[in-house]
Amino acid sequence: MPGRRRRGRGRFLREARFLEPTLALLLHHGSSHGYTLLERLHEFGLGNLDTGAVYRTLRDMEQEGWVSSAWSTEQTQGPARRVYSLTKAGDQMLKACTQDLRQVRAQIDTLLHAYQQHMAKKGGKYHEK
Amino acid sequence: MPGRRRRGRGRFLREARFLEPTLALLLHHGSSHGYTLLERLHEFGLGNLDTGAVYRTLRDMEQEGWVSSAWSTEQTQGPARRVYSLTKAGDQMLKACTQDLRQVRAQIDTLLHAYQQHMAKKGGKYHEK
DNA sequence: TCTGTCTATTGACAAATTACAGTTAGTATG
DNA sequence: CATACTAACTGTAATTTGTCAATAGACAGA
Repeated sequence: MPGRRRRGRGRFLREARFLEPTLALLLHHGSSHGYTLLERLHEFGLGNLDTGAVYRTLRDMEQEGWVSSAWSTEQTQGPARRVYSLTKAGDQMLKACTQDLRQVRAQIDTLLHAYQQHMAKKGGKYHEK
Repeated sequence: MPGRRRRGRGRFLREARFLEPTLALLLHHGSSHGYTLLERLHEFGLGNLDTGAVYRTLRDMEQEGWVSSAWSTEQTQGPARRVYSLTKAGDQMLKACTQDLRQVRAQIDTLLHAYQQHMAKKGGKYHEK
């Protein structure tokens, strides 16, 4: 019986929705591989996300043609790295993403404004029952 | 095989994530029933969402104790209405939501700033390949 | 009365997503 | 060799979402 249960700890917008644009932005700066991208995501508030999810997203993005990848020839302190680069299509999708994000921000602002205005008028009271 | 497929029409944050706080805000103004709530959601940019989703969310919120409901005794121009009211817990969760939303907005800003700064410096070029 | 058209709410199911928990491997260190 | 860190990848149950359709009362007009 698929679930009507609770979502995770009060986050109302999923981090994953930021993942693709953020990865694209990081790759806009230069090619990189999953493991470092994973670390740099922290800079954008994308902490503690599942590593599996990130690698999967990267491959999804490759399927979309937004990034391309190749095994690195360099020596590493571990197993071989798969290096990702942004493609032209990825550059364009990033641009489109920023438009979307602007819209989302506007929507958040609308809601927040409405809340504050209402609070100011009613002094925090609400019509219970 | 559950999906690694593509998401819907370029929205990167689901409308549903705004649904709960928005409904709570509307109910903060006063008790109401699904059908009118559905209409008023347009004011917040939550257009064209499925009625099923809204009613479902309302019932979910009731399970959480954020709203309570009762069948209306009033005459309607149709079948009986289930009238929802915000509870104290709902009021608090709305407050918490606004905090979350502020954080999300900050995250969007971070991303957008980083993008613009990088664009200004590199003139829109990115490190392909 | 039959039909259509609003008003209202609910149900069911396919598809997408998440969270966890692995698995495989190379390199370095004590 | 045991341990730890780097690195990438896989499997899957439990959830969440998207979509469509079903049900049903009230009311107006032919």
